[in-house]
Amino acid sequence: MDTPAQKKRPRGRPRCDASRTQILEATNALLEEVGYARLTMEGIAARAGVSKATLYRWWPGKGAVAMEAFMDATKPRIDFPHTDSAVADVTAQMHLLAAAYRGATGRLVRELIGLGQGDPQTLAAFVESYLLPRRAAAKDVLRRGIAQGELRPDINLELLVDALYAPIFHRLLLQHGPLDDAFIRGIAASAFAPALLPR
Amino acid sequence: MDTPAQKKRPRGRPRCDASRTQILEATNALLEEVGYARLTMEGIAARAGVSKATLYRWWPGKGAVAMEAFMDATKPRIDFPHTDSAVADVTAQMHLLAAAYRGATGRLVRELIGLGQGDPQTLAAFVESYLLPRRAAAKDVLRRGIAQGELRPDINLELLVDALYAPIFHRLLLQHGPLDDAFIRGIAASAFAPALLPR
Amino acid sequence: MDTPAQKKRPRGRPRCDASRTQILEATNALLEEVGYARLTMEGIAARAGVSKATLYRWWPGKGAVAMEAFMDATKPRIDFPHTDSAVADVTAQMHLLAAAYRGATGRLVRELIGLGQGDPQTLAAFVESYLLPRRAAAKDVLRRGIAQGELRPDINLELLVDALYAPIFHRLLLQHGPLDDAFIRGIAASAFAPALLPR
Amino acid sequence: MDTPAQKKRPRGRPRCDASRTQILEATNALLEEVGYARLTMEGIAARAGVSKATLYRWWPGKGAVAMEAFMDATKPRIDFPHTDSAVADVTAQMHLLAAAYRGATGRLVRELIGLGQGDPQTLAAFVESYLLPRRAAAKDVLRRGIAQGELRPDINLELLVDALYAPIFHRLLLQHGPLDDAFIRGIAASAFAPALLPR
DNA sequence: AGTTAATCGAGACGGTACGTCTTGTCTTGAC
DNA sequence: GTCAAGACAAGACGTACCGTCTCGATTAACT
Repeated sequence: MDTPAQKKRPRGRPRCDASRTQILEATNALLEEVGYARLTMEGIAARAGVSKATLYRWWPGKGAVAMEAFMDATKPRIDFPHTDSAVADVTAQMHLLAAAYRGATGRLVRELIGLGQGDPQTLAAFVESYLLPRRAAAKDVLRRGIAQGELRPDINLELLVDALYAPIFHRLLLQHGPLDDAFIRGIAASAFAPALLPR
Repeated sequence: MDTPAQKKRPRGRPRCDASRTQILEATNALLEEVGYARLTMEGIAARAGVSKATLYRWWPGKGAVAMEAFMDATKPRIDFPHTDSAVADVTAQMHLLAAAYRGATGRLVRELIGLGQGDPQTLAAFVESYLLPRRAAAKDVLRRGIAQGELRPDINLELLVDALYAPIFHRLLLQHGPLDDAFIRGIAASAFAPALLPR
Repeated sequence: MDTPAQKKRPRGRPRCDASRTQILEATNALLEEVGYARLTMEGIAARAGVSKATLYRWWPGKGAVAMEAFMDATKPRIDFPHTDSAVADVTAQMHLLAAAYRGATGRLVRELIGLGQGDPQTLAAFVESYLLPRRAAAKDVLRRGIAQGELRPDINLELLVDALYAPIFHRLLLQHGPLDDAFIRGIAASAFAPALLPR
Repeated sequence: MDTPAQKKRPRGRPRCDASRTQILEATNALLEEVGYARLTMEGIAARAGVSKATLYRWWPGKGAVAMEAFMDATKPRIDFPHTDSAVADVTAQMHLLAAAYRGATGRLVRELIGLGQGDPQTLAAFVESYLLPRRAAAKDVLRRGIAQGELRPDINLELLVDALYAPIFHRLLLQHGPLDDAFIRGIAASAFAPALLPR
């Protein structure tokens, strides 16, 4: 029995996978070193030992390369702890997130979101590949909390996730206050307050 | 006897005020037309009938011009209604803000914040001149609510303002959901819930 | 019994002769349309439905392809009339040549010679395949003139051919004057003058 | 009394004349070293310490720069000897010209004419600035020959100049024979033959 | 009234990156 | 062994802005 959806190899020379890897690695290195604002396509090409034509063949501009490079480097880590309290799990993850956002990751996320404000496709890519999977994971944990009788069953999950994470992004992007543990504790407490069931 | 701190008019030709006005108007027009990303200093100079040297004499770069132009156009409007319920007043203003952010103002705010992610001075200017005055006004209204016995006196005002406004900025910047009235009602309800006193 | 020196058919797929024809036709069409300057190997390949590798397998560069295409299209026509006056025959052919050089052929010849100025192989190919055969044909006619007692037997043929044809190329390439019939009559008269025998 | 046609200085920063000089010098040096075919605008800019924008502000392309540089370097030399025989003077200059064309000047002239075959403006510039002045000088000498009774007064000067110089350009450009003294003697003799008056 | 100095417009300049284009090589599977 | 398809490195192309600069012209307060 044949594989029904067998891969139809296209005609010409196949895409050189080493190039892709080298480009994304070079981009990540440069993002680390100089940030997005001073990232250039020429710099990426030179660092990766790749011609500019190859860059432009596969990505429309530096926004797209940066986004894919960031996604490539950030892919595997959506890590919620798993104890018997969903509220504690989400709160712990919020602390981890804030810690990450205080460092190099924070600068990158800020710059990518900033970049997205002038480039709808980049923003869409960021939301699709980064934000929504994390929100989905959070909602899964919260649904567990509902099933366990920890949270009210009639809460609006979407709204609760916004209430929990929006303040973190707000402070990350506006820098009008610290992203410290006290702040996280405060927003977790006030966001969870109307959703908690007495036990 | 002379006034000791009298304004010492400098020697040469005074700054041409018409230029400033024309520059800010041209910048606002261009921001409306092409957005921040495609705004250029050369474009502003040409549109305002002004030389680039004049631009660079008074502003360090296009970020600063854009920010000042935006501030100039947005200056007068911080308008909280004033009824006998502070909660109702803040909620009403949130609806107004969301409405503004669904239009041209929203695009500008998005782009300016985006721009700020790669340019600390611009971000600081935005926070100082735009965000903080609005937060202060909101806190004033909320303090009135405390004084009137509508809100608990032990709430953390800073945190409450974040809880109220962060979700609006979050959806404005990430575009992962609508900024509609239902959303505003939801976040107002959940953010105010733990702060309300029974009457 | 086998033929001892039989043609050893090479192992693989034989050269596709259709390709060669299509390539030369495509090249001629493009030369007609856009001229040599804007002729590209990619354009030829696309038009001929042929891969670039095939082009580079058989020709070293676009100069060579263009030259061969031109030769292919121009091959058969070296046509001197044949009357009983060699002088009249050569003069008539000069008029025909000038007429051709006033049209599309002239543009091609100009561009090919121009191209040859930066590419010795191309120039050599042009001289070998185009110029020398025509000069040889002219010299044959002139030798007939000598044999018939129309021209002096001690003339330097090489020099006479130069005197007859160089002014045509000169005006073709420098465009400092018209290539019209009066001009041809003039140079024929002055070039033949010292070579004619009184009859 | 004022100068009626006083020079109206244009408004902005005046053109930097050092740039022009450096560009032309760099171009001449590069033409000497690598020839026209491998001359690049980027190379000129780098060598002259000038930005590419400046190059493109004043010249439309590398052809124009090369032409102007060549003219700048070749400007002053139109040198006909002046004896009491116009024929001898022209012949002597033809020998000098052939000598120059056997060297570096010849390569440049070949490449510039070649370049002109695909670029009408460049060719026009060459003809106007190089060819025509030299032809005019030759015609002046020939007119002297007529006035002195050395040449027939009814000759067509334009045609005679073509007959004298076309073969030189022909051999320069087609390289089908040597540009040596014997050749020059031959064409001078045959071109002057029908124009000489018996003394 | 003449001097002085800051400001203005215009626009040339060195610099940098852009995104496109062409060249000539290479790789793969089909024939 | 040759073909079509097409990815690849290299590098020049011409354009667009950047931020700086050099002019002459303008405009007031201070001589």
